[in-house]
Amino acid sequence: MAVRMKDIARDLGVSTVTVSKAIRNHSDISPKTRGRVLRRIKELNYQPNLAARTLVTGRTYAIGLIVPDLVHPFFSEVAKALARVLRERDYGLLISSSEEDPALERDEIERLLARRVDALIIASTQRTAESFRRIREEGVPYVLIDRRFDGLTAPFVGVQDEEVGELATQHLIDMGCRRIAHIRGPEISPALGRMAGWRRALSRNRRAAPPAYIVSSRSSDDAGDNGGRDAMQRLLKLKPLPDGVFCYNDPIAIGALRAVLERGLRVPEDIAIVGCGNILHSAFLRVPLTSIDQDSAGIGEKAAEMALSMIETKKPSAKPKTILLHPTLIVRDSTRRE
Amino acid sequence: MAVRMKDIARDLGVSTVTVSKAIRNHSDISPKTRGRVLRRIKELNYQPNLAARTLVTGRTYAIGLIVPDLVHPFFSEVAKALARVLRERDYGLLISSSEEDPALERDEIERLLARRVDALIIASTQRTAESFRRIREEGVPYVLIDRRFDGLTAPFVGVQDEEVGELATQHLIDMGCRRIAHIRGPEISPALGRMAGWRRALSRNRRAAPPAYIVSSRSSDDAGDNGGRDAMQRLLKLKPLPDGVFCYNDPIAIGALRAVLERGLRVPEDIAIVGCGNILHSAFLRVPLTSIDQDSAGIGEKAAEMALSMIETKKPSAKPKTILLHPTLIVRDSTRRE
DNA sequence: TTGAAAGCGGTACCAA
DNA sequence: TTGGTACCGCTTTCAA
Repeated sequence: MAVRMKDIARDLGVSTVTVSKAIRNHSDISPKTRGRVLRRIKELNYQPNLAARTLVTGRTYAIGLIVPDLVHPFFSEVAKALARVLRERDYGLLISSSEEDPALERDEIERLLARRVDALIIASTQRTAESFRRIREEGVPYVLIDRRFDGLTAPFVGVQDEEVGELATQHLIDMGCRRIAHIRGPEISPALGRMAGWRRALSRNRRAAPPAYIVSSRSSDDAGDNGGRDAMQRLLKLKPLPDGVFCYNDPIAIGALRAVLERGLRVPEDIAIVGCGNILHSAFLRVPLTSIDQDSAGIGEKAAEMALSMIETKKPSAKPKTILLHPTLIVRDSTRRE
Repeated sequence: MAVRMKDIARDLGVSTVTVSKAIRNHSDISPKTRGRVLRRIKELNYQPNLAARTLVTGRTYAIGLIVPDLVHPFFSEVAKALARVLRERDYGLLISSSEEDPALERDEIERLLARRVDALIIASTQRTAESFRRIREEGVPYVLIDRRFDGLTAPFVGVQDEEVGELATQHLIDMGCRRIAHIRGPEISPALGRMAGWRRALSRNRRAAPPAYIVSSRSSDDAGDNGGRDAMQRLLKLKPLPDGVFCYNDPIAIGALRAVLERGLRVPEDIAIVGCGNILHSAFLRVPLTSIDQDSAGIGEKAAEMALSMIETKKPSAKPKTILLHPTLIVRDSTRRE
């Protein structure tokens, strides 16, 4: 059916070993022989059989990616950047979506391990670090992205979460806000980090961070705008009213925005709002939203590079590296005061 | 390193052949033997080596997906649905993004063919049907989605494009619009179909479809809102002004919306607007946008099923099937007149 | 610099 | 119902 090494070897009157070495630039082969081999390969459009190679070398030249939700722009941007880097290095990318379900995520990990991927990259929805033990057991390199876990020293690529909160809060302060509230997210590392950053920016500026100024949004996913609206309505009952709000993410910020407008207040004049994620294009919104960009492409690139280097060096997790990228403030109308 | 069939066989005092057959539910094996084999497999958490199996059977149990842009919600929803179906059938999904670049797309096709995927699913950015010849040459089943080509009878899953245009236009007519314009997309099948639907709905209602009422948006991708704004500004120079506009997609519709509001006109009272794609949540927008839903999840599912059935039946493209799903109108404020 | 032989971990065929 | 044997296409080892 397809062309095999054997065919090339026969055509050229050499052995398959010679062909194999020529393909992989083995120093054994004379330039002349290599040239003949490569030419014939081109002519026949020969493609080595990966399965056969995998069987011998144990490497699949494929990396697995597991994300909570492929439709979320953050994760699809990560996936896109990842795919780009892997393409350059001739690796394949197997993607699966855990649908924010920890059990399904464990399933997918097993599946990808069964496929013998060379490395795994995971944006985990787990509550505990348990499932990563399995991966380590199999000796497969893995990189966590976006969310990390207490007590698990694993290779990680993400953004400086505290800096996110500081950047947003400092910006509100710079815009003249005096009472800055926070609508926080769930009990996962990015949410906790951002909240800590909010607190730090306030204390550095000798501002109060009263407990009443922190409210939780009951949902932070796609339906987060409802959660954000509820949360903002609770903030709107406080006296004195906050005049600036840092929201855990953009959907929540949108909900908050809606609540403020419904109450007859103005954004940003009465209350300024900052989101996070930078996922919503300004032209689409009633009030274009100031947000914090998390450099999702950068996260994808770094994660890919880290995974590849772990594969190459074969050093499992001697000293797990952590890469934290810096977030960027994107100023739009929701905070722009003269 | 990992457990092999040989280990199971030795433990149980049977041959590897027996184990192999037991795993695959071959009718040869006695229930008792099968039971013993399966139990031992559980105990050792044995996972068959896919590469070895692939080498013999020629099947990789992986399907390749190529999309123009993974970040576009339409394609990520397709990918998500695809992944779900394939997971149930124990297939892997290799994803790559062609970045809307025909040359890159051809590259990716070669890559995935070299990986010997069992089938390919492609939302193509090609101008011609040339590259599909290569796939057919390799005897690999493939399914096109979203965009198709004149003169190429290939398996296809998409939406009834004409129906999209008709649904949108009929809705505008039902809302009392009398002069309905269209902002069209590029020279690809969905854009042409939607335009044809617009024309058909008008003619069925004995309305005029003057050429001046069709304008092109210079971009239809993520930056489509600028293109939509430009196009709408051109429509706003016409006399009489249109009082309804069907836009090729949602980003264009958003741009059109902006142009109308900037001109001091009201939506939907002065001009009603319909988009397509249903990608923008209503709560985010200045005026929530009426749109046509394309059932992206359905497209993903059907494409997966079609690819799987082509793999199973081994019938290449005897009679290429075409599946056209029905679009759905989602009414929101941008057209809601009393 | 080249190649013969062994083997990676399974499956297919056919005989027992 | 079970299993011996050949073989899938490639890489590795070691001898020539």
